[in-house]
Amino acid sequence: MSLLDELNEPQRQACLVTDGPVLVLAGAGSGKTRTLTYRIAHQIQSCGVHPGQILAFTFTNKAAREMKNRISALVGPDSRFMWIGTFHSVAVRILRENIRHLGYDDRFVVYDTDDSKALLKDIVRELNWDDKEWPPSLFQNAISRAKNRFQSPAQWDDPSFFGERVGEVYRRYQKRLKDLNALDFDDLIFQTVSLLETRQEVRDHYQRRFRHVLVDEYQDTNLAQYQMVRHLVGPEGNICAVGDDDQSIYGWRGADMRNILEFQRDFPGAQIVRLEENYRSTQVILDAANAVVKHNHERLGKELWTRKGEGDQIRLYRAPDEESEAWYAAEVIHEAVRRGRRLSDCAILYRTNAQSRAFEMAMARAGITYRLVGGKRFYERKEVKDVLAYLRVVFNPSDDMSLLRVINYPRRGIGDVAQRRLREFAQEQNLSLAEALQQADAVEGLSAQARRASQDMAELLGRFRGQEGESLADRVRHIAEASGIMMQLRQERTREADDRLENIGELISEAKRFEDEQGTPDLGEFLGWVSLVSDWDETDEDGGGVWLMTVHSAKGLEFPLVIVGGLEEGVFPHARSMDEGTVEEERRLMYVAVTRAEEELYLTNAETRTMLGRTTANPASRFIKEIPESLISRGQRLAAPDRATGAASHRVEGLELGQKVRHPRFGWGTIVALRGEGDDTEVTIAFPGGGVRSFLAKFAQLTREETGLSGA
DNA sequence: TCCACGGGCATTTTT
DNA sequence: TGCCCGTGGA
Repeated sequence: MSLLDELNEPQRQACLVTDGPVLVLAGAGSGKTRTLTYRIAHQIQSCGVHPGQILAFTFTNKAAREMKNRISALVGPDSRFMWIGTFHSVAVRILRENIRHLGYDDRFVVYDTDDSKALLKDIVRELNWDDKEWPPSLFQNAISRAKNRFQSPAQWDDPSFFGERVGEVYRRYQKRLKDLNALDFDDLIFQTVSLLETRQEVRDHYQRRFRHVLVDEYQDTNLAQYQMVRHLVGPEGNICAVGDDDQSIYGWRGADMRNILEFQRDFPGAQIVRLEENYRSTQVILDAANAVVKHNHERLGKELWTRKGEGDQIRLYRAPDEESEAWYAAEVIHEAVRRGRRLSDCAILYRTNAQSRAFEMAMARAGITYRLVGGKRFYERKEVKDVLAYLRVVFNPSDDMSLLRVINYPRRGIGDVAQRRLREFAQEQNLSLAEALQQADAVEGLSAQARRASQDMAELLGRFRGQEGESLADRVRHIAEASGIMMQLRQERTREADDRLENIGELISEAKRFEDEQGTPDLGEFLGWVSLVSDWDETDEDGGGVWLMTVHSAKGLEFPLVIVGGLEEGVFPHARSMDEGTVEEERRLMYVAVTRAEEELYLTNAETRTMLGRTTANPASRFIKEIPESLISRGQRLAAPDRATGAASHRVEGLELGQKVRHPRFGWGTIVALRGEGDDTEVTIAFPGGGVRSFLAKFAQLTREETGLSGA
């Protein structure tokens, strides 16, 4: 009858404690999101809480969207009054309304890591330091860490040689950001905290408004985020933090486990609820996970269990080298598919991205489609950033960095010298670069050509600015066209340029989608949204194929069959963690890896592995030894692949270069390379779509053109 | 303005 | 070993 009847006892408990602080320790697969959404729905439906009084933080947009959808399914359209978002998006929202108190203009733009690196580089050059010796990334890390600790340039106090220099750059960097009217990711949190700390009326306003604050993935919060939460939680102390100390794997980027470990101290009277019943995995898998993580000392402690039953033993396979390890994975998947699993049920997880190569090759050879998670993100692609840079300048004329990015892209005759003059002029006159362009006539030392080009550019920007009434998608399209970016790419006539054009098209569609969904053509809102969104959030479930990703990327996901590769000392746990004394975090990572599996778990490693050009022999990972023997069975190489598929070696005969063949999945293509003999023949095929793939011929089930028979 | 070469570097990633 | 970035030459 009641919503809460659908929950188990601890889950219900987590929903019923609605006054005062609660910490929900939600083990992997324990129905965390379900509990959170039901808690909110319950408060709205039965406790007289208005949706507008609810503020919920997540770490990713994906999580925010999911939570929103699930709650709106339970409580209906009123859910739109809730604030559910990432720390960063909530911060942007608060700052847009209040940032003037801090001396910024409310049309600020958000700089991503690349933008901020470019700015730092500019500063290092301005100081005439050698940027080999003083790489921008070094400052970027130091500054980010300072901001995460909530340390301003004024509070920076490190008298060491290195520290002094960081302090110098940090001061200049903040000054420049403010002049540019830009905030970097860390600033979003940092400035929000400053605002809430110094402006009591602002703090009171939000505290009165949000009577109930929820934080998901609490173990991943850093100090600045913790302070942001603290300031937003009102005197009633209605905070519900949900997290799992055993899944804290982002310590290296500032996440501070102390936030979760010391929750009861920070929020006196806090109740702790443990969700230990797991709805995902078999008991064998959970026993392994429990056994591993038990070796950690820094934890609150909990033990997962399930009603699902024992399940199969975990398979362990030690390969001679990483190629055989990958090949074993291909065999496992091949065999699983024969048993009826879909490729998308299977995931291969590894510690470092470098390990993906061997797996990719093996999948390609076995003709298994796969999708690689990670890599360059949509909004970080050059062409997308180029168009966005125009948009940013249009929105925020102070954004010199974005203007510098596009001032000569496409080329329009404002060379190095002219740029330098313009910048000097802007600095002397205390103008933005955009204003300097407009006043090019007054700039000394500009060639007639540069002068004209500058005025043209200023005029172009002015025209872009004058299109406020139009739809967002039209504005984006117009800017991409009129800037000459599209033209430039069209002229290149290469595959790559076509891809880039397509990406710009995608950006335009994205603008349209944004306008439709958000109901506003506001450029600032769009830019704010774009800078806080990654496209991994948008990954659609199309295509199918085995998942290849790092354990970090796999957090929050689940798969019926999981293969964890590279379980060797030095790889997983990573050598670096041993030096730095962070093996406990590696162990939590192992815990995350293991608990991704629903039914089948394979652990693999290699006796020797070639890394960074050196072949090393690594002993098996300590994490394997931490799993009780009784849960493990040694993996065997499965039947030789050719027998498994029934393909006979003579079928490979008759392949030749230039021949047209048909692949069951990729269609017709042309053989462009043949390597090896007999069972080992590897055939490389170019497909008209542009893809070039290699397969082991005996696996590939190729059909020849002339006969149409299953040959090859 | 583009390409080619070489040096340096090499966990994990979201916002 | 492979990739990315920056530089320098044509």
